[in-house]
Amino acid sequence: MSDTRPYIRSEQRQSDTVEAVIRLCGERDPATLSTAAIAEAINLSQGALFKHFPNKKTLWESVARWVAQQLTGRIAATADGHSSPLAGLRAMFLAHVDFIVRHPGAPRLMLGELQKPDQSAARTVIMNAMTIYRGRIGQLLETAMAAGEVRADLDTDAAAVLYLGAIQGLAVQALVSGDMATAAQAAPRVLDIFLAGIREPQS
Amino acid sequence: MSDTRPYIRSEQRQSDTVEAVIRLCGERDPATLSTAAIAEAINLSQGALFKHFPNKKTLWESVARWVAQQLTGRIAATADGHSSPLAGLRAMFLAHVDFIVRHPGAPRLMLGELQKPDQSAARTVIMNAMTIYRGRIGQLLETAMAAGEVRADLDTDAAAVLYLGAIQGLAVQALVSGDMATAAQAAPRVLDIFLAGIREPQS
DNA sequence: CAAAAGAAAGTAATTGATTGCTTTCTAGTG
DNA sequence: CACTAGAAAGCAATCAATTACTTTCTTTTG
Repeated sequence: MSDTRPYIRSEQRQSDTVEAVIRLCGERDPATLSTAAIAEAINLSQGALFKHFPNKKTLWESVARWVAQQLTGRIAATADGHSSPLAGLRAMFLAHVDFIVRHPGAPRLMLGELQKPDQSAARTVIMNAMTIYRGRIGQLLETAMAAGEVRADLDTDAAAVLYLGAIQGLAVQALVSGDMATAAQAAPRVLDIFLAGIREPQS
Repeated sequence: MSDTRPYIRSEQRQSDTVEAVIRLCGERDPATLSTAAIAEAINLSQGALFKHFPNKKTLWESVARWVAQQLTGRIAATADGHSSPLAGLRAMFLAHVDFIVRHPGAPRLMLGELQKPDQSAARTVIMNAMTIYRGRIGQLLETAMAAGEVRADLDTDAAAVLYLGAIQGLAVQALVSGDMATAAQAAPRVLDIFLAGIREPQS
């Protein structure tokens, strides 16, 4: 059979591993993911995995870095190029939910990492990404306030918490039901309530 | 020393264990909690723990049951006896956050359990509690709508998701910063934005 | 009402399974 | 030929659970 395809470049193996871990996190508890299970997912022996990662902690760090980059990169960038800051905030919200729907393992991975109280590398990566992401939200809210799109007396910090909470609420809700489709369908409706909470109540 | 207190009733040991696990979950990852660590926390040998619990899974089920009871019992009850349904919703929110602040292990435990995709007993207990709790929120929103306290066109299901998300957002935020005090301080401010999002926008 | 009997609660040691990681050796690749 | 990628086996550590046995509390009975 030609399906035996050994001797794949280490770089490729690394990205394949990250992709596999994200996928596996969508199916089972990240905390119970063994190196054997990860290796099996990419058709590799358990020991050979350590030819591409010095240890498991570094592997997780790579995975965390991928998630962090999606968050602070592609997703945060969807806020750009809109007619108004609030429209950007809306687009970013929906892009974030869309990302979660297509990668259910991502939020599970993040929640799992945040459980660890020690200052592991992967946890730091996730935390930094969240800080940057939060900053982006706050920035959008501030400019929206300056543009008169939101209440002048709005507590932007609290609004950022609620914004993130809305996404986390949808993610957890999907985690409970095991159904991602309903979360995606509920997303714009939840977003509308949030926007109603921060908008100028005039007219 | 008289601190040696052997031969304690199994009932007492069980409740002591549940209490200890909740406390330990506030300090470390629930997934890494070994039976040895739990036993040590209540001054017991690892093997003796199985005199009071048939296995670890049942132990977790007991802990989950305690959290579920707090949620659907004491916390949900704080909504009663208020001048208006919205005032009840507000009180319940703050009581919930207060509970999380005093028991940081509770949300971590719940998030940890929800990670497990298999239908474990502990997971079912948590899921049922959340369903009941969600129902209580929906009920309060409906009566508030009937009383004209919230918009008549409000999507109550989406509002319930956002309500829970707000709490989860605060919990995760506290998990990241490691500081519960700031979450408690931010709670009423987040709540105000949520309430602004569902309230009748008149006057 | 004491003493024997038994149930309940405890310890220390051990079990088998699983974990992350290392070692040894083999086989393809540039 | 040197180097990288891989399999296969083995390593020490850790885990939940069980074992064999001891100690304390409770209950029955002569």
